[in-house]
Amino acid sequence: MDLRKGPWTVEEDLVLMNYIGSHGEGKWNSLARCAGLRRTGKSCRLRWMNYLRPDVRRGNITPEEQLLILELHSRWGNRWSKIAQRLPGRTDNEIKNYWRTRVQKHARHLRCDVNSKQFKDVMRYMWMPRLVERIRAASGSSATCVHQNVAAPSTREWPAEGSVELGQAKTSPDDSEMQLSSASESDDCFANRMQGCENGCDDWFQEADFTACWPQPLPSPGVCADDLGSLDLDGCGWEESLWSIEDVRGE
DNA sequence: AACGTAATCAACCGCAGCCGT
DNA sequence: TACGGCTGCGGTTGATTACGT
Repeated sequence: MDLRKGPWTVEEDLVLMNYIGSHGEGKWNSLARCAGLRRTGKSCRLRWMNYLRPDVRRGNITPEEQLLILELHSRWGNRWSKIAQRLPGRTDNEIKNYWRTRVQKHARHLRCDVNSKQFKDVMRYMWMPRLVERIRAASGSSATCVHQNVAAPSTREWPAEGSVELGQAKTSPDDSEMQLSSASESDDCFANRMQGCENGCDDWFQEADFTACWPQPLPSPGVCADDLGSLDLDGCGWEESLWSIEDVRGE
């Protein structure tokens, strides 16, 4: 049987949904055969998981979700499926796409490797506090619990096995994770730093936001790591509390 | 309006791990 | 133990859409 590739048609979607509705998911190869779909089992699974599943959330990634993605990626790296488990309704594919299109784009603009410590610091000490402010502004003080776990850390904690949840950003020690701790004076510093970076745009990730806040001229391509090593956030006291992923990761 | 470029996202591919035989 | 099939994951591609000139 010749297998179909490419975009799914409405008819194929209906066949797949109806079949799973009456037989359940799993055993994707036989499912594809029995349902009469000229698709591979992998293709059926992907279509279901990323698009047809009833609990798939569609629409823009919210600031809360953005915050969580940044946070979880800082711990787990490109473990998309694992990250997706913490964002109900979001798929690993969606998160992966988000990361590649939004986050990596800005790393490129900063001429910085997305995995470099410098870039992670920018995320943690600039973007994430800014996101927290946005969340807080949108929901009054209800984002405090998120805020407390994203602000520049002054202590490290290792809570009991748990998980990061939206609105309750606990972390767990599995995977040699770190704990982001309570808000500190560094956060105020960032709040100040972020002043003047407002552009009124919904997209917190607007390039102007952080390039304007970048404390030094951007380095030339190819010299990212070394040059950014001299990054100076002038007098915020952030260096004392600088949290290093490498410090606490056993990975 | 037409064209080129950038951004987005659905889907495919290769690989690794698991499990049954 | 070796093998094969299945599943899930992460990386990549390509089509479509949005945007700028």
